[in-house]
Amino acid sequence: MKLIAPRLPRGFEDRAQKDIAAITEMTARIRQVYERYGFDPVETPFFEYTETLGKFLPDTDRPNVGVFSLQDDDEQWMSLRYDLTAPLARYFAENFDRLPKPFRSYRQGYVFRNEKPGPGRFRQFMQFDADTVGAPGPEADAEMCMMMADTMDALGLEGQYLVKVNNRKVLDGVLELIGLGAADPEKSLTVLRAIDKLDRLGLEGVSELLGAGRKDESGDFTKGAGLLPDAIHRVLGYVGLKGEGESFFAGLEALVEGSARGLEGVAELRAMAALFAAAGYGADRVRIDPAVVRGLEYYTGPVFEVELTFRVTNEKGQDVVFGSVGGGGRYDGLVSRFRSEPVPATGFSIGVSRLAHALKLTGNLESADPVGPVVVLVLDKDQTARYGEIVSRLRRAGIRAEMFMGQTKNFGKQVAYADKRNSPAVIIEGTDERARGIVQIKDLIAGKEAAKAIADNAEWKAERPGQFECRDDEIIARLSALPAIHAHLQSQK
RNA sequence: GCCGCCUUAGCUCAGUUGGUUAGAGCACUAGAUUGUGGAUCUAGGGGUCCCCCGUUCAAACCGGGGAGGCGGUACCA
Repeated sequence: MKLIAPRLPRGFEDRAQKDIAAITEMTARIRQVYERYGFDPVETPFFEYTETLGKFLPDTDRPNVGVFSLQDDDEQWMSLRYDLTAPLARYFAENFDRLPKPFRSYRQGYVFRNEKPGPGRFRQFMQFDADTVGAPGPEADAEMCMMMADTMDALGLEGQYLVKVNNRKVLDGVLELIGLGAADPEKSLTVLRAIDKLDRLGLEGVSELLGAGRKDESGDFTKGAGLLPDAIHRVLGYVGLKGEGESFFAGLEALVEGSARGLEGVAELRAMAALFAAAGYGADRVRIDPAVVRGLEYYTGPVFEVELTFRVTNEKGQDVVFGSVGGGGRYDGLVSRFRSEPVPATGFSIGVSRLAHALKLTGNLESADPVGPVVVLVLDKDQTARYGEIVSRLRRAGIRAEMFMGQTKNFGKQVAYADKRNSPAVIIEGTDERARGIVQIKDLIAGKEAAKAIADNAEWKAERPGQFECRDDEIIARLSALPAIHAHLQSQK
């Protein structure tokens, strides 16, 4: 029979105990922040009808290649969700009559994208979103930005991130003034993409992309937008605008003077900035940045993203381009696919998997090995009922415990198993002990410590470091007194 | 999609101008010790040298094609 190579599909990850513990811890902290802000949980399924996600290819009845899709038994196209926003829009529209408006909710879960994976980019990854549906004002947008900042703080990243805020209307205004926008959607997209790359390419790179095009280090040539020098100059002036306060906004206004939409965007940014300042969120945490574009489709007003300000290096020591770990914005049009009345909405998403990947690479996600169960050794195969009784007693007392169930009768192998599980202790009851009404408790942690002084194996065995005996009715009390078990019992309360 | 680097044991990697039976460290298994983890010592298992085609008396090594991995770039709801 031909064996099958066990292999993980690319872009997917297995998660073992430590990874799961880290993700659990991260999501608990995120959840705490969102709940403090007054958001409630909602969960939707992995699958939606493809039309719900709006991901059919234009002019065909096939779903977009970027989504994992299948047809169910009545030939309807279904897709794995590729974000948590489209499902929320469906949920809100479907339950419109009974939901409070504004509707403030959060959701956490895996999403799927059928794309080429990269560093920190997976085909299945976790997002943690919060959205406010039915609140039109900049207060809701500003709240999202501040909550993002608080979330990063809660994850222990104070001073190591920046929430950057912009407004699509301002971008639209700039495009309008160089004669693009609705007049030439294709070229407008190219310009927006170029702006989005300011971080990586700097002003010169962006300038090339706005003009003829750019050849990058890897030898790939990207065709530019073909703007005239005058227009390039104007866009660069906009993109390079920095600072804060009145002079900054006045500068922005001057740049979009003549575009009503642009000015509206600046006014919204002003309002948000005032809210940040009043709430005590300085430019070291939340900052207006004209180069923020975010995805190209559904955002209609404020957009924001959070990025890490420290360097990330992978296992091979290569510097890795990491990009943002979260983002969002206002999407007033998304619910209107389901309902005719206008429904304003704003929200953001934290890329939990991406963030976890970055933190893992930088060593910020390290945690101690979790403490394993107490292992009751099986010395006499005909006494498993007796050993099982001890295990049950430990479990009732809240102590993680198990009977050894492997194939070996070898005593040493059983202890080695417990050691590998990082068990705090094993319980030993052989014929002698049973006759005397006692058991041996071997404290593996203390034993490990004591063993450092012993080099000789014979001595090590004779010494039995960490081992003591106790009466059967003292087992719980003696085990509970061991530091590792004591700590675990405390944490359960 | 495009560009670069990479692919030999479970992992990290050596491998002489192309020359017999392809190696090391770690890990794993067993024994020294049939009732005691670690350390030490001894032994052992484990390989389609990524795949296919070609050159050659002879290919892990040379040539061509392909696949996979990593990174960059493009795209990204």
